[in-house]
Amino acid sequence: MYEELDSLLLSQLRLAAMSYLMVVKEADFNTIKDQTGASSGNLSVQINKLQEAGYIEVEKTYRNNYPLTICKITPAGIQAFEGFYRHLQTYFKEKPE
Amino acid sequence: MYEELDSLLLSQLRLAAMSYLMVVKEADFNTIKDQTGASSGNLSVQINKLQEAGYIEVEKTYRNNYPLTICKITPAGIQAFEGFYRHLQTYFKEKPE
DNA sequence: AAATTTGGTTTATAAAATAAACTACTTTAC
DNA sequence: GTAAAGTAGTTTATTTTATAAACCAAATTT
Repeated sequence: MYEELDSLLLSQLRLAAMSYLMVVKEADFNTIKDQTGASSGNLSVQINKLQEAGYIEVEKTYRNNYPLTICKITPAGIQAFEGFYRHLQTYFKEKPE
Repeated sequence: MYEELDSLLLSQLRLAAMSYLMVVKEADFNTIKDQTGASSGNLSVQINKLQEAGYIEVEKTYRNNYPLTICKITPAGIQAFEGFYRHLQTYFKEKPE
């Protein structure tokens, strides 16, 4: 059977953001924006969803007088991402059932 | 960079249906329904979308006096599914750019 | 001091997923 | 033979999302 896919990660932008954070562990808003090619508005919304789900931790500070939003992946986020990958495998292995 | 994902396949039910058809090549409505665990209504809608996209071919016939809807994956569907898989890899290889 | 840039957030709109209701026909039970 | 239940779906309605557009606050540049 096909394993259920975490709908929070079944979204191009959220998946890309999480994929990037899986590697770098933490990054600021605009770096994630550049890496994913997202618009600010879209990224802002999706980051909030990932935070609400506990997949990332968001810290708002300042750097050179400008606001700086730092996102860190959490253990729950890592687990969710890895689970998503595992579940995805069930859709791509040949031979049904 | 993260490759763009075909939004038609970024859907649990459509991906599961396509994944199943990738293996069996063709199947009737209720077999796909059973294999994916979908509701009839949802599957009906999603099958129409896959057909409109040219990813599957739908043939409506009868078997034992009952309507029978047969879905076959098309070359375009196979290509889309394989492309989706390739693009997905870019989200799961370690090391960002 | 007006215009522009930075770093975002909020609101509005369009598209999608899903559930619920419905259609059409067949079979079974009375 | 007709009422009830089952098969095989489709259509419509509702909720949820994704995305774009508009906005905000402060800092910088001209």
